[in-house]
Amino acid sequence: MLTRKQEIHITAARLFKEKGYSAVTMRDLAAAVGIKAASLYNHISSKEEILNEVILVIAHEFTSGIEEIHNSKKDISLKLEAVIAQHVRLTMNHPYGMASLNNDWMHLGKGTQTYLDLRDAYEKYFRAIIREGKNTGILKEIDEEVILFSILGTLRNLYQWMPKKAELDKEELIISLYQTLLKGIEF
Amino acid sequence: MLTRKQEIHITAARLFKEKGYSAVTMRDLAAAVGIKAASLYNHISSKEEILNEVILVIAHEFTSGIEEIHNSKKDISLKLEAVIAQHVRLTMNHPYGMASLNNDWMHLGKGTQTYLDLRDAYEKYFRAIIREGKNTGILKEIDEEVILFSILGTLRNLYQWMPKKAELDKEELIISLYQTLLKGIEF
DNA sequence: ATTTTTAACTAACAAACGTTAGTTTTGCTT
DNA sequence: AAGCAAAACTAACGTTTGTTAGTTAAAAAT
Repeated sequence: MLTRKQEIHITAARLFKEKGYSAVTMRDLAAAVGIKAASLYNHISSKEEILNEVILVIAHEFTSGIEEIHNSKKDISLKLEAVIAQHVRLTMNHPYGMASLNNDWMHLGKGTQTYLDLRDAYEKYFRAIIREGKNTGILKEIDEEVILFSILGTLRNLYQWMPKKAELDKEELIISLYQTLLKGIEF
Repeated sequence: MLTRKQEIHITAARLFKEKGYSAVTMRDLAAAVGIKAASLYNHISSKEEILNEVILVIAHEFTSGIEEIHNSKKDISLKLEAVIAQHVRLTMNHPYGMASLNNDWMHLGKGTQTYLDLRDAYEKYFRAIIREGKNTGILKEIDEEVILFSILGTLRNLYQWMPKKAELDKEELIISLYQTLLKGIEF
């Protein structure tokens, strides 16, 4: 069962995805939940707090997840597959919040630095995996930043098109993405 | 030399990238230009009109560009390279506007449908190129949508990291992206 | 059954919003 | 130097914003 607070968070995330954080008013959110704007404050303490919960919960999952992958004993290909798989899984679990994570983090206020630290840490782990792959001769000698942001660019946009392809199986998608991103699309 | 109107458009695009369209006030924009908010209206007729100019100019360039590539007689690999090159070029020419194009199109008002039509047309041409590549045996048999949004995801995020890597040469970047997206990163 | 707590409500606030009206200054043309 | 158009200004407008205060109804605990 969903508490009212959770319902507010989920509804807010959905509206934030549709119009962006700044364009969603507390009256919009209240109407979507079925109550008056002032009643929201029996459950939350500010609009900004909602955004903080929506974004930072996901950001923590991402960073602690890739840290674990980085520290594991898998070989590089499996680590990269695990990163892709985590991205697909988290995008399925947070279909709305991913939009805020990508586009509205600058409105976190006090929490902005926390988000940026988590994002930097995530990218640091990702770079380390790529470097390990190049050092062990598994990955090609392509510019590290190009590799990083090619993969990350694709993964960070998943939330925009994954929901539209509901028939696509999760495991199939992971394999397709792995093939595409690691092995390329050209024969 | 830059007209005041152009200066307003460019400054607006920069602010829109930093905080999003809805969070930028006409007073913010005016201050960044060095005048008072009311004075903006000697040059533009509304906030929404600014967004329309910023976004639709770029959207038209993208769609007419890929249409030309699609209709050309190049073979598929060169067509895909041309699509990548166009994306890099337009991102360099519109370093700020690309953010609005990706994140703020839903605030275009009357112009929203025009944008969506242009975007749909763009993706249609892209799908046609991919299909042609698979039919001629040049591209692997990977799900069309995965190929489309893998490449597009990477390209649509260029604006976020390209400006930070100013030392990266444009032609080098195009080659790196082509290698990464078409041939993969794994040996 | 009575008290206490939870969660809804109405009403209103002060601040900020996009925009308009009317006026003054600037800078070019004659 | 005079006249004019372009572009700045001040002041204010009606709305909308996030949020608070105070009240009431329902639900839970005693």
